[in-house]
Amino acid sequence: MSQEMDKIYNPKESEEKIYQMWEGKGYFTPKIEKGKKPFGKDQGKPFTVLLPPPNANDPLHMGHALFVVEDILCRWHRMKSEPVLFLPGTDHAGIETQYVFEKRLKEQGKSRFDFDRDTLYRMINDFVEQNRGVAKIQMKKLGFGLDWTRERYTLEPAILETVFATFRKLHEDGLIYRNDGIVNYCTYCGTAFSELEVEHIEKDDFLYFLDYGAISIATTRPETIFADTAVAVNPKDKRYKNLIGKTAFMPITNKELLIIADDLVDMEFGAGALKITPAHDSADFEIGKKHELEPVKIIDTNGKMINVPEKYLGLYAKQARQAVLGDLKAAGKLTKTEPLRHSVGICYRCKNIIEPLAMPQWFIKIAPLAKPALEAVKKEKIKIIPKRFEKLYLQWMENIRDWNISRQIVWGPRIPAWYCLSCNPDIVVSFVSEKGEKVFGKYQDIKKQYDFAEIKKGLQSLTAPKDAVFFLDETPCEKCKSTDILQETDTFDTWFSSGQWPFTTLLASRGSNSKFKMQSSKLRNNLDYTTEDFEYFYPTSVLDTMWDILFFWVARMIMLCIYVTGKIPFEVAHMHCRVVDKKGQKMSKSRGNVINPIEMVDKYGADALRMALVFSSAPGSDVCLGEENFLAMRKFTNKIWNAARFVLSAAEQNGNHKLQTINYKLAPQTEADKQILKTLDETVKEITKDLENFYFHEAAQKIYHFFWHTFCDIYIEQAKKQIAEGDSRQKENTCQILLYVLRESMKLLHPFMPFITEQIYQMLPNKDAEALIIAPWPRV
RNA sequence: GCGCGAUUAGCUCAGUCGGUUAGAGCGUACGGUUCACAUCCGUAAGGCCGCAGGUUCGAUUCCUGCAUCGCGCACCA
Repeated sequence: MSQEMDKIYNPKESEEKIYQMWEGKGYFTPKIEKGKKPFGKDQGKPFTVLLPPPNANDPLHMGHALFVVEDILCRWHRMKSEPVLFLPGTDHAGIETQYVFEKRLKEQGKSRFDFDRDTLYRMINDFVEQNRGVAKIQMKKLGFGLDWTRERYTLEPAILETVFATFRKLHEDGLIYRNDGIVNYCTYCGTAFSELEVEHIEKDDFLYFLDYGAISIATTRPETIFADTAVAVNPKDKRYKNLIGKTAFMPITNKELLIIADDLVDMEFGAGALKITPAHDSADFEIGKKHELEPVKIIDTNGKMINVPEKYLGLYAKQARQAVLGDLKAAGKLTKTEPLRHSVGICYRCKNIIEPLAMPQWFIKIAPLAKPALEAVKKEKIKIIPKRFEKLYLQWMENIRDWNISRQIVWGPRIPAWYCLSCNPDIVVSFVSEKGEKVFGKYQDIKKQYDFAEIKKGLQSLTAPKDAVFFLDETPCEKCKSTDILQETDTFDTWFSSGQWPFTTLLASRGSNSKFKMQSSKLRNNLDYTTEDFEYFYPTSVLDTMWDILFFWVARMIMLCIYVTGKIPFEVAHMHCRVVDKKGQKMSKSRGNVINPIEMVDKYGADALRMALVFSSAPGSDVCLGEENFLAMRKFTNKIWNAARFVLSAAEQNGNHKLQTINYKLAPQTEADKQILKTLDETVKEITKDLENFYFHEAAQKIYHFFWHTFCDIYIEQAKKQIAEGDSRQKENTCQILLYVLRESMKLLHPFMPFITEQIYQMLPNKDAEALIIAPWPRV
């Protein structure tokens, strides 16, 4: 045996073969024994983990490699002979993917507006399909023990059916509404966002004081004066008390504006008087609503000026600001300019400034969903680790706001709502005509020129008024029987579907209705919520992810899963650390400090990569990684390999033929014998406890230290003497202890470094299972 | 503005009920081995555990304040 072992461990040669062996033998696919209750006596409760689905269009980055935490848990539980399901999948990642794709379009000198939505959707789909397999191969390379027979994708019909059914249920429960408020719109990404996708940054700007006739106001956005519908002061403000109800005049246009009073106005700030621009500011919108002011829109979804004096028409808001300022100055209406540092909202994706726009969006009334989700964590039905994230979660949940789930992009499941054009003639459509022109306008204005079929075929988007009547089925209009109906063009926020991942995946095993099509179809009314997988594996055991998506994903999952299934989605939410570079900086392409996990696997082996990741990473913090970390762990793999090489050759030379039994009774003879067995027992105890407590880094460090310094440096050195100097009984006994400690060490190490440990285990004469992956976890 | 973290060796980080001599990886210096180990082993240097108070027999650990950095939340035009 030892003659076959090279002096150095070569991961490349063994890793792929071993993975194929595991997968081929079905170790990743748990057995559900029919007739036995999952919690029954004969079978332990299954251990279930869902892999947070990576973006389907993207290769893995170092962050994904940290899912090794889940693999460690799964492998450990599998060795404790529990049925284990570790379920893989990928996410269509709506805005992220479309953003990447649009960049490619731009490189070709094109934009999304050159295509009708069906064509664009197909193009993105093709792009994603080309890349979708990459992540799968990579996850196998990392050694993740995933059940590939249950692989899922957020856009597969069996998943979408359930997602749409949830939407229908929400609607039936009165929890879906279309708003008429201000939404966070990114004119660069071309879509509205929920408040979570808005980041706030401090920005140095100017506060401009403008002469409004009877009163002077202060604003940072002079270009929006044309959208003013009033001027507001605080009712308690003595300076302006006598002006309330009087008239102010908008500079440049001289439009009359009523001076109103509202508590929201801060007397201390600026001039203590505020111009009210309901269509382009959320606070103004609220004030406007109270005072029944009709919003005037002057910025469109491209960020360009509309409904303004001709000279500003079509300018971007930023350009318009300079132009308007110049004219205000010339007219003597700009009385003062002060520097101002304030916070502005920017798009988390493209970092451009968010434009608050008044436009209808689909919202979920979230309070009824948040309440049980809050309780679940408060009552510790769900534990969030580390604990401090629990505080964050509770804080956010207690102040949660309704969730905008509609996005004006094509890449994603289209919201299953249909409008009758005859009943909603005010619907605005934009489409590409058969001649290839881009047409935009109210349906009632353009229907004479273009017939319905042409509009439907070239449709890019539609904007329905807030109160538009819609149906949840693609059927002729219930009212007027018209067949001129169009589906909503908004798509779901990606998190709306990934927020349902724990049950959509487990329900998907029922298959899907063959008539079901992805983009437009009826919802199935009576979905089967009783699949074997769902009954057996739900709720799942542990969810592990990075803390940056605690609200985006974890919180939404808890809410949606409890709402739909009545049960919590997982018992533990574990937040793993963030991978940063050697200097503590976030890894990003633009910084050029990205370490590709697959390159590291090729260079140092998957085991070294995995061990390096968990070795120095406390949960919820940052782990700084440089190549030296992987190098250090490759040295460790080599150490393991050579220790095994020594033990096996020593055993062989000292009566291997006698060592075939696994039941050899260990009889420690020397002090060293006693010590190593005692320390092994202690290590087993500690590591088991660490794993129970999610102290992965502690466990990793302990097994590292035990193997290298206690076993190799001390015991093996001692064993050499015992073999050289002892009698035949001691020789044999020493070899037995060496083999035993090696075997148990391989077990302890296996969750962390699965490949090399399995490889060595297969060579052992004292195996106690056909493969290490299913060998019994050491007990004390 | 409110809240949450962090501050420990030259660097990057651990340190789970308060308890003897505060640890690891990498780096540095010296010695050894080359018949398990593209290496490995041994030894060493290096720490006011951010600062100031408090509780305690005893504080890196618990409490208060401060400083610096990071993050989350927040409609100040």
